[in-house]
Amino acid sequence: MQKDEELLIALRKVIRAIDLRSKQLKKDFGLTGPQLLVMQNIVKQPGIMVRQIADNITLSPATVTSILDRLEARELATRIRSTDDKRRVGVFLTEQGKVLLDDSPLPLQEHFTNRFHQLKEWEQSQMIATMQRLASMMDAEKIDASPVLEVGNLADKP
Amino acid sequence: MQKDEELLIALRKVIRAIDLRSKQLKKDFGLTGPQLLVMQNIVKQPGIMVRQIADNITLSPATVTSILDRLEARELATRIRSTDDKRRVGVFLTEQGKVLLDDSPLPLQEHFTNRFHQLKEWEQSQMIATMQRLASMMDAEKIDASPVLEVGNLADKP
DNA sequence: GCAATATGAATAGTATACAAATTATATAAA
DNA sequence: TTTATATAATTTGTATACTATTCATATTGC
Repeated sequence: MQKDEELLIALRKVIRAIDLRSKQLKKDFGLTGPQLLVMQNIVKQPGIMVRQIADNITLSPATVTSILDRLEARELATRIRSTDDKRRVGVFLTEQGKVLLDDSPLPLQEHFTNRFHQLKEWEQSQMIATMQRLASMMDAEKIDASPVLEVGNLADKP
Repeated sequence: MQKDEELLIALRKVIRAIDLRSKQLKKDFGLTGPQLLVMQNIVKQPGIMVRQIADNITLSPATVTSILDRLEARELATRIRSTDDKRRVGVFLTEQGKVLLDDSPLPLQEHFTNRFHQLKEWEQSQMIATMQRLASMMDAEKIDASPVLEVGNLADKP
């Protein structure tokens, strides 16, 4: 098997594990992983804007909007439009939301975090560094948005 | 910031990059990443069963079913129920499907694969090993399904 | 042989997640 | 001032992705 295929498979497993964890959270506790992340962001900075949340957890604003819809429907969060600049929407937790968040588990499986913390300091750092490197390698396409010559381009020139 | 938080954020970036790549694939080429993976699996083993595809790419059979629905609707793949055991469904590519797959790009951004291949051999291996380790650390919950004593348990004993 | 169980795939229902388009508002430019 | 552009959030439409359930078919036990 090719190396990049191996990498892709390992990545898919990790993604799946995170997703399964999210489903389990929902079952045991009533909030999915992304919902939990959003709420944690709100509590850290009450009145935070939608865009800011999206940036913080690497999601699009559209996705955050739909997550907030659900949180608001369950009265765990509220949206208050700014009177100063009416485009802006500040997000807050309700009392209920704060209570629920108080005994919230970790977004990642506790087993995992335990294991992770059992690793030696340098191993943890190295794991993070590898992930960050991977992320930046994958992200790079957006920065150097392929100013690559197509095969035909040269021939087209006079 | 805590280390596991850092890790989670890096992970989310990678997940997002993969998802964005999938969307771009769809736009440029007409197939999403998962659809491409499914088709690659079919061409490698014509008549493959749904379950097998799901296992190969780490998805649930339900998800593969819905991907196949789309591929079949576009006449890129066909399902043929086995006459021997009528529960089984074999999956094949149509001629159209084969043609399309022939000039299919890589599931991961070519930029990324180029960069990846530019890494030294040991760096590639090390990156894969780290991902696999992460995957197994996350997956572990399923195996050793928390036979952990709760705080209360000991006190409960006579 | 026939009931109980197991297996393979499909269906129903929910939640992410995105791009593209839309709405509303604010700021800059003419 | 009015037009153009930019920004913030939402809406629309599509595609994953899961669990739980259901349907059809096989296999096993009695």
